[in-house]
Amino acid sequence: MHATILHIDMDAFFASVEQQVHPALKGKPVAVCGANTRTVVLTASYEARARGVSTGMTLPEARVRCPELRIVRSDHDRYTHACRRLLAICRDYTPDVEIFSVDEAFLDLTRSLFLLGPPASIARAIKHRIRRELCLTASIGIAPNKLLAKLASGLKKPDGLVVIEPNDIPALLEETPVEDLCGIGPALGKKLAALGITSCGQLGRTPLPLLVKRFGVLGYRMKAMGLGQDASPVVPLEAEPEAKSIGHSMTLERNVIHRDQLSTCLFQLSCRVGRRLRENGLSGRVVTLTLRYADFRTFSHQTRFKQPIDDDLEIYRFARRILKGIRLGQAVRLVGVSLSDLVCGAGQIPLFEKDRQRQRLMAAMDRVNRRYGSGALFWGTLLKRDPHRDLVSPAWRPEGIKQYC
DNA sequence: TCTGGGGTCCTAGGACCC
DNA sequence: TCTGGGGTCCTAGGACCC
Repeated sequence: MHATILHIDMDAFFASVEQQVHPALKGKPVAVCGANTRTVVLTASYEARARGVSTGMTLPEARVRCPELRIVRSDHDRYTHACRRLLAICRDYTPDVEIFSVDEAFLDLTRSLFLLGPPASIARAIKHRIRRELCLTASIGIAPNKLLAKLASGLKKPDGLVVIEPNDIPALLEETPVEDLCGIGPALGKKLAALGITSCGQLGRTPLPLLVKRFGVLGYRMKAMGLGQDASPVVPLEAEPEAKSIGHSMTLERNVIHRDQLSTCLFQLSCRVGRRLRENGLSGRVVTLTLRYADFRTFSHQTRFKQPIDDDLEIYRFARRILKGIRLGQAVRLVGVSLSDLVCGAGQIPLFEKDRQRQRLMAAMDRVNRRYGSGALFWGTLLKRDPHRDLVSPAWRPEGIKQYC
């Protein structure tokens, strides 16, 4: 017996949520963007897509394509709230629910079928509830594995329902471009095209040794993908592995030439990272600083230390030390700070009373921010910061989604 | 007023040790 | 007085996802 996997993909999620909250936007071309002036389109409503607006487009370009475009700032809380409600609906059908991103979920129905009936009727029931309870539409794909379920949900957007039966698989793959598969992006698509491989059918027939020679271990996975095979399990939230890294980055309002101009920004990023570490009871042993130049070349430098840290000022100190060692080649447009090699538990207990005091202070600040909202309390140094900064939270994937469940 | 921000995994090269 | 090879760790970069 094969598995039955269902994939839910919310239609134009951010834009649809905004249209639902602001009825005046219904039926209008809407683009949801970040708060920064250098933002891009995060999600376009179907009305906007029909006029050529798409994800990743800059605002000026989107406006040229669609002068009547309504631009809305993304509202992180709204989307994570909707995501939590979606999760609750899914869990009425199976405990095996994987939140793949803020607007996508996999359900393993294999064990639920004998209770709930045929998969297509389960899918219709879920769509009905999403429409009734969230006033949103979703596209659903059902297939014997995650790879094909995700492919299926994308075949009839919006508001679609596609079931791939095992017998349909070969014919479907024959006409599916390789880049439609989750895992094959533009770069791999181009490399495959250079080998004369453009459809999944062709990929499935390509000899394994050739793929392994060209792509290494990825070749095994690609061969399986071409055959429509995928053994990866649906991983429920409670079984999700611990995070490997926690980081933040920001594109500056204007490019910066001098190192010193990056300090405030670096400190702010360090504080956000530190706070999330402490919220999750983690500390880390590697600090990575990422810079992106005006010409979009991006590079990173990291430093490792013996004792894990979770302290804003220590993270900042290490990040600054890395920055100090870099000779800036040109103006910088993006800065990022991230901590990895994470371990459970707080950082070390400081040796000096002054540092212990700071630790207590930070714990108190965390409590205030938890109670009154992020940004309620921050280090005085950040008073100089750009006032817009704390408003920026256009995260694709809701940070710390686990905390909501 | 060109090009966001959050992650994961894999690879390749060099250092270092035995 | 020419030169080995395996294993592991570290670092940087690139590909992918949303």
